[in-house]
Amino acid sequence: MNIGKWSIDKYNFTEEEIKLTLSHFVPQQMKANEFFLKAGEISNFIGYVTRGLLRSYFYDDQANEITTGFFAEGSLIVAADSFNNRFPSKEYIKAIEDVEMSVISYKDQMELYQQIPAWHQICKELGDIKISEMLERAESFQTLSAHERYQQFCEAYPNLLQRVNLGYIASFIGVDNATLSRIRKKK
Amino acid sequence: MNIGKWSIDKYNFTEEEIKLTLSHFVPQQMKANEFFLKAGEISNFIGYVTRGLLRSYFYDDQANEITTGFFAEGSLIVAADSFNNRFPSKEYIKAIEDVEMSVISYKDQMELYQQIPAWHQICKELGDIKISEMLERAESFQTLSAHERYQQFCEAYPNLLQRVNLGYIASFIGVDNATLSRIRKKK
DNA sequence: AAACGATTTTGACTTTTGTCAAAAGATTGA
DNA sequence: TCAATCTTTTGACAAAAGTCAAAATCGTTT
Repeated sequence: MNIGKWSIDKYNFTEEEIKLTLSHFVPQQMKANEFFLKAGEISNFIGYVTRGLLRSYFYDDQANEITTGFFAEGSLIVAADSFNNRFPSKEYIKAIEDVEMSVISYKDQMELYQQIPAWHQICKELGDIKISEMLERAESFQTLSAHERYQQFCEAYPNLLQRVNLGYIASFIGVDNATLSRIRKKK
Repeated sequence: MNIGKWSIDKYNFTEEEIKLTLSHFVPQQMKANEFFLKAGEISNFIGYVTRGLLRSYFYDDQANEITTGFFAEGSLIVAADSFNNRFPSKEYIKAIEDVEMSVISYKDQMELYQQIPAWHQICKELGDIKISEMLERAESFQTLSAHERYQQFCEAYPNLLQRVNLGYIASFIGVDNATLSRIRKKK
């Protein structure tokens, strides 16, 4: 997931660099149910969420909706695969709640490589974080039962429990709706 | 996994840069069963495999050995988490067969950022590949049955089937040994 | 408040996967 | 070569998770 591991403070930005960076992020709002990205599009924006909640998902071969991530306050919204590799996204990213965020375009972001020396380092760090997150996620599927994955989810994102449909959580942790319901009943 | 998606040709290296890069990679051999990395150590090397095969694994809470990756000819050996974030590895990386490879140290690699402009780009690309791989891996756990994950493994890495213990494959795709045996029997 | 739609729970049942232990097979090294 | 060890298969059973359909619940809108 994508919550809170990123903070601008970690980088030794100069005042100059901070200004320049922020000048490329433009504030933007979305209403609930609007799309940040649709399948088929090449992802052209990174967003930094300051209020609200979004969800990423795709459809598998049997047309099941599979949730792949949640983006709450403090998260970066990125469809990494499409954004990095410049091919059409398989994923949708859609606002669950009204959202306030700052966005930067792919093109503007590319220009920062020239303008801000630290930009390389920031992007490297962001990539590293994503890698760690995905390693952990794969490991949880590899070694934990459905019940344990649910517990882990609750511990990691207690606030999301109240904010999203259980069905989204079910597919996110890779279990059937009905199974999640039963898992929750047994304490 | 870590096979074949990386090739030096993709980058617009100058002759100069290639020489400089390669001068930092030093050839090295390992015998089967030697360790490239042990749990508890901070990963200090990236290896590029030219012959042989290695495996990464860790021990879960019940002391089961969990295989997390294979590194055959053409792969980069990296313990991404430990190498990038400079903390002790949870994983072991061990040669399954005698190995020939070229390695570069963390320190030398850091210096390339200064010496070779394209190094940033290369590392970014490597990171992006790792992210895509892990996204795909998480997705396969999320949406496929054990049987399907095994089929996918066979298609993706047919050559590994003959070269590694089935037990390693079983834990890599997240199923019990006995279950994999049964999966294999049903065609 | 009633009604509609979406979400969640539940029941009855099936399928998949895990567990444990023993047997069979393969590999290795003395 | 033969024993010792490791790996894989198998059987009998148990537990986990999926399926399908119906009921219950919740939220919204009228």
